Amino acid sequence: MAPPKKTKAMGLDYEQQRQENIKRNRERIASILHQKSQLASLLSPPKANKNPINKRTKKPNPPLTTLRRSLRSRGLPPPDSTSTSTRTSPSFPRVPTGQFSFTDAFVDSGSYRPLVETTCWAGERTELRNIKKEVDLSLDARVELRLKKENVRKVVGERIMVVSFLPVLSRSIVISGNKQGYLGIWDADRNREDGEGVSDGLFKFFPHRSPVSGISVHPSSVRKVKSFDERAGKIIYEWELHEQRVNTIDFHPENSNLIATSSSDNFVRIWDLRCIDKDKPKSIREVSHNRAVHSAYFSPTGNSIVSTSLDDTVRIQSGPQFEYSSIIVHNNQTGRWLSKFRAIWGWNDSYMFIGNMQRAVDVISIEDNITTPLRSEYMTNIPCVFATHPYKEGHLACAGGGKLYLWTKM
DNA sequence: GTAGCTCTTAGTCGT
DNA sequence: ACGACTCCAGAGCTAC
Repeated sequence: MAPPKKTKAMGLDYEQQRQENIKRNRERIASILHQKSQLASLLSPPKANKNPINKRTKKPNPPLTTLRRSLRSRGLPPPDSTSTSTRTSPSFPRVPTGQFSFTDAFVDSGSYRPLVETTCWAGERTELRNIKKEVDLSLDARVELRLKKENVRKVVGERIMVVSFLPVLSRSIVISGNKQGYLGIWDADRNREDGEGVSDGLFKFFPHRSPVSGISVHPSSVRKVKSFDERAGKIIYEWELHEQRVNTIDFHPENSNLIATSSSDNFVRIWDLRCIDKDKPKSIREVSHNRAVHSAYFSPTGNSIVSTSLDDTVRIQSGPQFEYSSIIVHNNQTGRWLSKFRAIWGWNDSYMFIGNMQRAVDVISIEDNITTPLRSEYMTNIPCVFATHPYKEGHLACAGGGKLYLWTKM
């Protein structure tokens, strides 16, 4: 999106023009995000009878959908309070039903107003500055990242499934979603600033009754945690791109026609959305692993793709047509109670982050394929899920169990 | 082809 | 400190 032209005289015309630009850009982003969410929901659930995961249908347990969603989002009533499972404590907060506000889902005592004020102020500053990522190519993540004691925070009870940063320039605000459906929003800067009162930088919400599988934030309005374009209320495309479950879908950062999919059928496939045949989809590139692939992500420039598989490898595809392959051996056996490892890119194309079963963060350098573990005495969990701050290079969030860890540049 | 069993494994909570 | 519990993870294998 084009930044507004800089003029010394910030007159009314300029302000109107700026507001129109913002509005137009928001509509475009909403449209793109909506397409993305539609694709995710279309591609993820394979036909139940073909999916080995869903074979045990004779069990007396209630039938499970292949894609787990909250009862509320499925339009179903909340579970009866008398039928809660044994692990549910008497103090388990009540889940708001029907249409509810963020206030209804807030489960801490006190108020989340400090969070709103912070995100308003910082979000507007971020928006006004029309930020470009300030990437310092000299950062060596293998030696320059540190975990400070105050940057460790227990945010929720059960294990965190997904973490994300709020796209705010000046602060590190981490959102985490856990297995029970909690959202823990941690303003690590507030934690350091005052560390007092009810907030203490942590704000807990309970909007879902099932695991949180994804968090997306409106890029130009940080106070929304999702986006939906109501104008396009229909399914645009429907393809069967893999034999088994699709684990991730990632858009090329520069060319939104290109997507990379990873699947439990052992394949990574790269697709050009402009030329996918409905009956016989043909990918522009196919990468084969020996076991299920749990992620495939484009690098920040879009020139490479990293995939993570249960065959204990991390594979990098690069080159003009992603034809060059590089394989790094990495232990990805997380067992039953941990989320599957997924390598994510750092702030440039030269390195990646992935969990390590010895309670460390592995940094994999692309140049020499050397894996360097980042360790800390404060790291008491195995980090499974990661997020990089979109603006602050060197700010890396990871989660293990119900704890969040914020690594920062020295 | 598919139903069903086995095995892997960390974190939390209660005692 | 220790043990029970998680049971909606998912791959691999066997039996039918």
